[in-house]
Amino acid sequence: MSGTTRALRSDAERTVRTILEAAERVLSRNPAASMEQIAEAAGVARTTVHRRFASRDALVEAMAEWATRQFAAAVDAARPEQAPPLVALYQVTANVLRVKIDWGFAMSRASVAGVAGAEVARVHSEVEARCDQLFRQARTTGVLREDVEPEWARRVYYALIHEAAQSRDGEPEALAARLVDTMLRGLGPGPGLPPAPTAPSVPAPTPTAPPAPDPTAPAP
Amino acid sequence: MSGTTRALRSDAERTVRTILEAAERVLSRNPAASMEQIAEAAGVARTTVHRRFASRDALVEAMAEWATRQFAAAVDAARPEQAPPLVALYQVTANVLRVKIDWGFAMSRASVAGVAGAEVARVHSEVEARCDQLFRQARTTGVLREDVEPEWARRVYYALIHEAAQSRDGEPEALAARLVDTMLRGLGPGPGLPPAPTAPSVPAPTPTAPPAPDPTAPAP
DNA sequence: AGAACTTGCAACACTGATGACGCAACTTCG
DNA sequence: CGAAGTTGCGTCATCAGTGTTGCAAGTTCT
Repeated sequence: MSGTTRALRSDAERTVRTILEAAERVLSRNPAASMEQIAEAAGVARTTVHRRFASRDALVEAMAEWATRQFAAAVDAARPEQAPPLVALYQVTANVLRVKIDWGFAMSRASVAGVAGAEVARVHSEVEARCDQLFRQARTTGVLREDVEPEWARRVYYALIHEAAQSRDGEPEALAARLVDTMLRGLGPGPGLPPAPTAPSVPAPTPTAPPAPDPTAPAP
Repeated sequence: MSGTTRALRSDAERTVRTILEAAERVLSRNPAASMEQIAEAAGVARTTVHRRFASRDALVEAMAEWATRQFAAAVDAARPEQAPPLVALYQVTANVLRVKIDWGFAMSRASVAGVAGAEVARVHSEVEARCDQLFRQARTTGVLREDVEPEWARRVYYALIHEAAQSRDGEPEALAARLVDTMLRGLGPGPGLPPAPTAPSVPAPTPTAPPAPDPTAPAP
């Protein structure tokens, strides 16, 4: 890519960082925001943004790359393969939340196929693999049930992380605790009450979907 | 709004419907798609789209309204307040999934504050209220634990619905069953193994967040 | 069949966003 | 201090998407 560009001067570096942060702030509220708005939020002229990032896409790419690096670092720092699964799960969650709270937009862009650059995609799929690995180990350790598809487990995990990051009510550690607790124990009561039937003995859930309403009806 | 417009002719009505469906298909893949692309997907001239929908926003609004009507119908058809909470939960989930699978984009737009029209917003917050009511009842019935914040419970529920709709692997009933099961029991083992500690006895989860990487680094 | 309606096509106007320049003033760094 | 680098500002060029209009050809409905 931008292979051999001489290192930026310190002030320019600061500007780049400021722009990235502003872009995250603005785009997470309105993904269709203009460069102008981003520049304004960064306290910088619009032309400066264009000077640092060749195009809008380049900016988003840079955000994704920046966020991805933090993401990878967050996972690494938790050393998921060194600790027992349950602990690892908790640590990784807390660390990732810390990043995702501040870089939600950039990270979501990074995981959308086709938008991400090769490096970004690589890191994400690598983390995904480590996640699966962690889940497999959690399974053999008995932390995770054996009858759940890994695919679904990861989906649920990612979804909960997304939600927890959105909510922002509390410290990452607290959010992580609640998240892991919810994921493993669910929201139902522990042992003692009738567990939710997997295939509920309900009168074959009537395909209760009503006849399609009329799209042109003037709304009752 | 468009108060007194004479009913459309049958072919026009069909066109409107076709456009709405095409728009959902296209926009769910690429929210920034142009009217042109939507028209093409609908097998219709671009001008026709503009004839039926005054502006892009109007089109999205119409999609939201259309989806919202199906959404409300789906909830109603499940009669959540007539059945025992667990059954109701399952029924509602299955019905809503059926709609959300086909109208994911429109529904997500509908729940974004500010974008939705008054009627759409009203219906959604009404459904939200019924959801909370259902959860409250589930709580007193012992289907839901008492120590979870209702806010978090609803967030988790919505997030799981979103994921289940995304995955699309299976019939709505099967997805609903898995979803409800996951939400209530979690992914951890049932009674028998050490339940996940709410506050894990871990060496105070080191703020393992590493030093911020250099955004301008040429990527190792 | 005939009136009323709908659609495709082609053309046009308009707007907002994007991206590129050059220059003067300022900051960093050796 | 002085060279090199950086930023703000004004300016210009371009372009894609949006939204309109008029008309001929086709469809629906009575």
